[in-house]
Amino acid sequence: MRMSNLYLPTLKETPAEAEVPSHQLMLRAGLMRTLTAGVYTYLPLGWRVIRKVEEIVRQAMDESGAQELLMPVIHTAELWKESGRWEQFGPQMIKFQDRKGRDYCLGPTHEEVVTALVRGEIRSYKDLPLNLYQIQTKVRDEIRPRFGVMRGREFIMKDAYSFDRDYEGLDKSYRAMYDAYMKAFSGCGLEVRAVEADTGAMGGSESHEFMVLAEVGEDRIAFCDSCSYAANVEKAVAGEMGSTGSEEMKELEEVHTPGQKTIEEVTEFLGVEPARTIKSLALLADGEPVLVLIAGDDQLNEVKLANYLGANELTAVDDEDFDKYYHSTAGFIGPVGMEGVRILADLRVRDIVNGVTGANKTDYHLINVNPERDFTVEDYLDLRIVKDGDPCPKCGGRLEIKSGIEVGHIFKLGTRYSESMGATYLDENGKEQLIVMGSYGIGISRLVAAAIEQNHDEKGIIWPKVIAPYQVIILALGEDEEVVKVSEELYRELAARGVETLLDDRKERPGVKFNDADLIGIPLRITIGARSLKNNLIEARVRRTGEEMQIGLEESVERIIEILDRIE
RNA sequence: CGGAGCGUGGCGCAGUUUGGUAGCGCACCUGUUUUGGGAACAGGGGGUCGAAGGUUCAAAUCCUUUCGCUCCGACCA
Repeated sequence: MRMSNLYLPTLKETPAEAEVPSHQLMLRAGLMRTLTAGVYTYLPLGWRVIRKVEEIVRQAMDESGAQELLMPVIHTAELWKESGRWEQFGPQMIKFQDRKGRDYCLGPTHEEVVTALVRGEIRSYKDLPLNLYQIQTKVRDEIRPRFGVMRGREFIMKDAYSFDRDYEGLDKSYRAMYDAYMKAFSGCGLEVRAVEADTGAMGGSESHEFMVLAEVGEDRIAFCDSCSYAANVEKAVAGEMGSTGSEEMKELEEVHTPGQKTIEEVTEFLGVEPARTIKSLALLADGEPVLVLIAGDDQLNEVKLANYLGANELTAVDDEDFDKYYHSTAGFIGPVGMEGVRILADLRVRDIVNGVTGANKTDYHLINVNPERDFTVEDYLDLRIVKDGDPCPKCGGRLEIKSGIEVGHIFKLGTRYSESMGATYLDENGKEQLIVMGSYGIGISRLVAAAIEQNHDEKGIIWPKVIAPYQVIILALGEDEEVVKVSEELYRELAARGVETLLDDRKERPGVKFNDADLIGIPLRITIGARSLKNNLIEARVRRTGEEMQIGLEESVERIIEILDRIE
C-alpha cells in the first residue's frame, strides 16, 4: 500500500479522552476513531489488525473441528424470555421495538439464538457432538464503558457453542476449546494465562478465563508462586490460614468507643490488631437483609456471597432499610443479639478468639466476643477476597495478585439453556435427553488492545509480526530520482514475494516518516535515502529491538525476507 | 445510580473568577526556501464558544434546564 493513498490520520497529540496506552495509541496511530463512548470506527489500519487476529482465531477454531456460521444481531424478546434472561441480563441489553411494538434486543451474546437454532435440527445422538462459532459484533449497554476498545458497548467477539450428549462429551469439547484458545493466543504473539473463573451471568459449572497480564487490566488474578494454581480473585480461595491461637475465652465486655466507627479507628482506639475484629456488613440481597461477618483485615467477595445466596444483586443498605431491618446504629453494628436477619460469616471469623464487634449501640463496641458462645450464624463459608501472600489452596505456596485483561472465557454451561429452551435429542434407546452445552468467547477487539498494552514503548506500538497490519514499511526519503526508483522497485518486488509492505511515498520530511513508522509499529523499517544509496546500500531497522543493518542493494529482497523470518 | 471534573475551529488548550462581541500551538490551503528524527518565512481559510431558555444596552463569561465526554465509587454501616 502506498501511504500517499492510505487513509491513515495519525495524531501528534494525545486526545484528552484517552487514559490508557492502548486507547491513546489506537487513536494516535490512526487505527480507529470514536463515535461515542464505547463505540468506535475501525480505520483501514486498525481493521487490518482486527482481520489478522480474526484469521488466527478462525484457523484455531476450524482446526479444532468447530464450524463457522453467522447469527443475527437482532434478537426477539421471546427468545430471551424463554431462557429467563430478558430480566436477568436486563439493563445490559439495548432493547427496542419495531413499528408494530414488538420487543427486541441487540445480541449481547448468543446462547439463546444458537440453542433455538439447534433444537430445531438436532434430533439424534448421531448429530452430536457439534461445535458452532461465529465472529460478530456484540452489543452491551455497559454501565461504564472505558479504556477504549477494552470495554466498549459494541465489540467484536468470537463466540462458540458446543453441543454434546453428556458431561463426558462436554469435558472433551471444553478441553478442545481450551487447547484451541491457547493456540490462538500464542498464535497472536500474546502471553496469556488461563485462570479459574466464576461463571457469572452465563450460568454453568466449570469456567476458565484467559488473561493477558497488564497493569491496566480490570481483573485481578491470584497466582501461586510454586504450583500452577491461578484463579480470578472473584473465585480464588486461600489455603488453611491457621487459627489465632489457643487463648482462653474471656468474659464479654462492653466498652465505650466514642465516635470510633471504622475498623481502622476502632483497632487504633482499642489497641487490637484488625484480624481480631469482626467486620459486620449490612447488605440487601435482592431486597432481603443479610448481615455478613468477615475478619477486620479482609474484604468481602461479593461474587462468592451472591453465588451462595443465589442472589442477582447485592446492594448496600440505605438509612431507611437499616433502621427497618437491623435495629442497630450505623458504625456500631454487630452480630451479638442481632435478630430477624440472616447472618453469614467467613471461615476466618470462626477462628477469632476474644474478638471485637459493634455493640449495636451508639459509641459502644463489644470486646472478648467469641463466635458460637456469643452469637450464632446460619453458616460459615469462604467469603473473603484472597490477598497477596495468602497460602495457595493446592500446595500451600504463596499467592500473588496481579492485574489482567480478560481476552477469552470458556464455560461449561451444562443443560441451563437446553432445559429452559427445550433442546433435546434421542439417545440409542429412543429416550429423549437434554443436550449438554458449553460456551466459549474471545474478545477480538479487546485482544487487539491487550496486544498493544503488552507491546508498546514511548514512541508507539510494537506489533507482534503475526498481527501487524503490514510487515515492512519502506521510507523513501526525499524526492531524489534514484531514491524514488529504488523504493518503487523494492516495493514491487516485496509485494511479488507476498510480503505485506507499506511504501511511504508521501511528500513529508524524513522526521515525520520516521515518527509515523514508529507510531504505527510496523515490525521492520527499510530506509532508502540518497546518502547511503550512493554506496548501493539501504538500511533496515527492527522496531522491537532497534537493531540496525546496512543491506546491499543487490541482495535486498532476500535479506529483508531473511530478517523478517527471524523477528517476532 | 452516587460523587468529581470537563465541553471554546480537525486535535491540544487559554480566555469564564471581575460580562464589552474570541485567541494560542498543531493540523489545513497558497507561495518561496528547505529536506536523514515531527522545517522556516510570508500570506490565507475555518469557530451559532455542547444545546435550550433566562438576566442584561451587551453573555464563551451570570442564572436555570438539558445533553454529551472523562475519572472515581457503587464492600468496610
